[in-house]
Amino acid sequence: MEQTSAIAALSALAHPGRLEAFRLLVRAGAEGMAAGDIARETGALPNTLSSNLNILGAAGLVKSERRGRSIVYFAAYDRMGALLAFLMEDCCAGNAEICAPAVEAAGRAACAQGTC
Amino acid sequence: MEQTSAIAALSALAHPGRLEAFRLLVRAGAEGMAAGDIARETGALPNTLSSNLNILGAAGLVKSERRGRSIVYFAAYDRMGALLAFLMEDCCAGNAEICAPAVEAAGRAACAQGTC
DNA sequence: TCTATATTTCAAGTATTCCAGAACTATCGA
DNA sequence: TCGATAGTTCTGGAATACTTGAAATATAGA
Repeated sequence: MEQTSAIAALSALAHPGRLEAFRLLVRAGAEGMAAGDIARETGALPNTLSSNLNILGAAGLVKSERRGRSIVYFAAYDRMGALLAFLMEDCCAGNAEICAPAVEAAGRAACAQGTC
Repeated sequence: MEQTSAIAALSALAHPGRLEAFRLLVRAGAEGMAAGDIARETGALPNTLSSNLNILGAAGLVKSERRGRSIVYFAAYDRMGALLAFLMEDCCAGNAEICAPAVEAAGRAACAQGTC
């Protein structure tokens, strides 16, 4: 991932409503979540949410698919993984101590879901 | 790390000049880097850089210390580690596949510096 | 076809960010 | 003390982001 994409992803996530929506989508997993459900869950107005989902989409962090009347959104795992990798490569390059807590967190998360 | 601090850190990094400055500081390690050197290296005007370093500082990502006429800046490893941990915990919670590339990147970085 | 539902797009106003110039502060050395 | 060096703070204007109301689009079902 190049700097430009990383910055787009970082600034997409640097917003309370968008970060919350993205988190919901990550937790929703492969089933995704309809725009309306996200709006209900986060308390955002539908048009505000729509524009924020658009920004997340432009940054490559979410994908979407129409299903009947709803449009279902999904977190783009590959892109989020790439962003994290960018930050780790970039920032851990000289200093393993930055990575350590992150790797531990990843380990804990893996344990929480039983894959460790 | 709570959402508010994470968002401050994310938006501090979501800027080409600031991301570049922060990278320099991470690579500079414990010796840090004087503001003027950062400005020279990145081509930023001193006042612009100063305000950007201020933003990074407010987000907790850099610290500083006067040394003679210079002010030397350091990357705050603990904070960057906490940010990465926040993103990993948050986003890997349901999905190990997001973490995998990041952990690999951490591994590669560790190898690159000979600590693996 | 008509109506209701789900969501997006458009437009406009406010707020915030970003940058560059100018002025200010702190430190060092002569 | 004076001048030079290193950075910061202040200021204003341009650009960008954010939110909301209103209108438009797409789909499903009667």
